[in-house]
Amino acid sequence: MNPLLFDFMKKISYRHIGGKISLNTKEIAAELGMSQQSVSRDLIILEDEGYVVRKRVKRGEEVVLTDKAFREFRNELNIMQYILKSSEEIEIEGILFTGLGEGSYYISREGYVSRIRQILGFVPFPGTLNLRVSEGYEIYVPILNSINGFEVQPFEQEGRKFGGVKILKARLREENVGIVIPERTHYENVLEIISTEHLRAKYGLKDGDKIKVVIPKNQGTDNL
Amino acid sequence: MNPLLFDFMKKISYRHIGGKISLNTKEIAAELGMSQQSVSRDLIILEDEGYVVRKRVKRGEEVVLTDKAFREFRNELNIMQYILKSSEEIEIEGILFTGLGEGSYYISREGYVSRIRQILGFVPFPGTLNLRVSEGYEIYVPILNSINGFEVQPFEQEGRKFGGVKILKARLREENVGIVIPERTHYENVLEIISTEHLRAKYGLKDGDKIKVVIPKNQGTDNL
DNA sequence: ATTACTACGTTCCGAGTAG
DNA sequence: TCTACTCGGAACGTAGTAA
Repeated sequence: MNPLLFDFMKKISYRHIGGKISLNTKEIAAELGMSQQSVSRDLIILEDEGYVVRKRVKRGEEVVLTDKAFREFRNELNIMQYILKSSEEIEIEGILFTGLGEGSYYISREGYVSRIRQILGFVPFPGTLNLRVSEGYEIYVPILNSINGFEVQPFEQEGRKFGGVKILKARLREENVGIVIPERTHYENVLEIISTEHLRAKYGLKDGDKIKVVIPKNQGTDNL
Repeated sequence: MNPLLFDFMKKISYRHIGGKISLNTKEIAAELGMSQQSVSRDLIILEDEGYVVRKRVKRGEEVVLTDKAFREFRNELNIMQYILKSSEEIEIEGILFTGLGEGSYYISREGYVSRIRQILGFVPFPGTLNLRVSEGYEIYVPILNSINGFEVQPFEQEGRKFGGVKILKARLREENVGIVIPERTHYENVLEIISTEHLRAKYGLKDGDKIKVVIPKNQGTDNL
């Protein structure tokens, strides 16, 4: 957003009544803490760029902020809200797809089940939801690795070795779910989600559906 | 707010995980669309001003945005929200006080009563609420004059002349009220509020109480 | 490999003043 | 009176390069 406009809206727009601000450049300058000359120049630029419409009147002028100006201002506001929100949680969108079905085998191993129950407070449904991260959200995936989640130690069972994973608490629709992050994976824009119920059935989900998961950056501690 | 910080937060802070951003100046520069040198200089400045804390690591550095940075960012956001809101309505705070009691006489004159009923849809309680505008809100009062409210024409009754006034629709707590603006007043940081009930009784208001009124800038039309 | 100083071109700001 | 042009100085941005 044009910084001129930004300043102008922040410092002047409260005077915007019935669509107009009635002021002269000297007064505006005083309120903005800049010179009359700069205000004059900036108004010309803002007018050129379609952010204000001006009309000369007796002792000054009327300045009208255009819809474009308000639209961009609101957009800027939305971006800032998103940033503040994303300083606390990450939202990732993905497309549901069917994997190789390995998830359901692994997740049923006792070593995982008991630990997941300890972390998430529920026995995982024997099957995972695979999400292929949508375009534009890939940048958030590596960030998941940096979040302090809950470690599941490697273990052996039935003569097989099962690798360590990290579990992140997350929300999907109204469900508390977990995201399984394999230790030292070459991350591939796929999220594997565990839940206590069969979410495909509960929500009527099918391959190709767009799903969003929200992951708090502060995952709490592992001392329950 | 420091524009450097602003840009930095808007473009980089999504990487802020577990309190840290791990990047080198070249990468930051690429994301911000500026040179490595400028990023370096800006980080030094942001550090000096207490907005970031830096720690050199192997292949770059970790940048921590401080609470101060988030606080100012959030503050900026609040200001912007307020501006957007105040482009639609004005909120004025004032202190309740007891006037000379004239209001109750004037407002009971038939010429006013019928017109107020037409405008606000209720018969005014015979008495007004006087609000002395709080410090910091004075700037909004002259603006009220510019709002297209509802005119009450001057009239004569019982051999006396009653001047024209302008009525603005407003809200006070959950009540629809009116604000009486005398024609060509030398405005004095006092708002006179009319309502359908005795608000002092209904809300237990007493002199010295802080009250807020909200006045929409778009008052609608007078054709009901 | 990464940060940051120097030096210099460009942009921005505002006093003077014209219109 | 008010807006806006000119122009000199300050601030900003970055290539080159040192640390």
